[in-house]
Amino acid sequence: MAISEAESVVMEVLWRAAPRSAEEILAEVGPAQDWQEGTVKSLLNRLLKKKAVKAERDGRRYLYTPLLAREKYVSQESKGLLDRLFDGRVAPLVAHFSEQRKLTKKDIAELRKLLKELDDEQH
Amino acid sequence: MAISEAESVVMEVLWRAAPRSAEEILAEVGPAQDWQEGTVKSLLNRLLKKKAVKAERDGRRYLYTPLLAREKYVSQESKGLLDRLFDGRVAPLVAHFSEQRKLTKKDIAELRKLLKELDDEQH
DNA sequence: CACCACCGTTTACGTATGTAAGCGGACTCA
DNA sequence: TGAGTCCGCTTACATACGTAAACGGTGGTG
Repeated sequence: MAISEAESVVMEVLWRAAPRSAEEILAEVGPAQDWQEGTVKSLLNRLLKKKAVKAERDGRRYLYTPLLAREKYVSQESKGLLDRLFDGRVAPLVAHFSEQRKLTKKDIAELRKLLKELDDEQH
Repeated sequence: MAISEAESVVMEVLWRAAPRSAEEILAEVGPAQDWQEGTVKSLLNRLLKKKAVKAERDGRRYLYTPLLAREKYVSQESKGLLDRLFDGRVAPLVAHFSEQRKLTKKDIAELRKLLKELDDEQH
C-alpha cells in the first residue's frame, strides 16, 4: 500500500534521524503540522502495518526506525510522476520547468555540471 | 480539491481531444482501465464539481471539455513532487535519476540541447 | 398515447486518509 | 499498595476515492 502524504511527513523526520520515539517525532513535526500526539501515533501505526518502519522497545516506549529507504521512496514517487505526466522521460520534465521559467541559475549551473560529469564518465 | 488518479485518466482523454461525450470517453479508456459506464459518469460528475471540466448539451447528451489546462495540472503536480522531495529544485531531481541510471541517451541529448538554448537566449 | 431506450443524476459501499479521543497496562511515588 | 502518569493500542468519525448499480426524465416509435 502507498505511503500517504501525512505519513510521509513522519517518514521524513525518521529519515533525518532514527531511531526516534513518538514524542521526539511529535516535537519535531508538531509545530509545523499542528498535530496532536494521537495523530502521530496513528500515523506510526499505519506505517508499521505498511512495513515502512519498525519499532523496538526502549524501556517503556518504542523507538521507530525506517525500513523503507528514502532513496527508494523518492524513486517510486518520481517514477510515478514521470510515467503519468512525461511519458516516463526526464528531459520533458526539465523542459516543462524551463518553459515555466522555473529553472534557477543554480539549477542550470548544476545541470551543466552534471552533464559534464556524464560526459567525462563516458571515456 | 485535488484531481485524483482515476479522474486524471479521464482528464487525459479530454486533453487529447475535446469536447467528447461520456460514451466516447468510455470507449477510449474502458479497455485499458476495465471500467464500467457508471464509473466514467461518476468521475465526470466529480470533475464537474471540481470545476475541472464543463459540460454543454448536445441533443440528448452532454459533451465535456476541460476547464483545467493540462499545462497547469502538470505544473501543480510537478511542483508538488519537487517541493516534497527535492527541496523545490530541479537539478537534484535530475541528479537523482542520473544516479539511478535512469537517464536515457535521448534524455541526455535533449538536456544538452535545452541548456544550449538557455545559453543562447542569454545574449 | 403508451412504452422503451438512452443518458445524466443519485445513491451505495468498501477502503484509505486525516485527525484524534479513549482505554488499558505498566511504572512510579507517596 | 493505591493512585496518578505515561505510552502504546483500539476505536472513532468525517471526507475522499474507486467502482458501480439504481433511478428518473426525455425523446423516439409503434
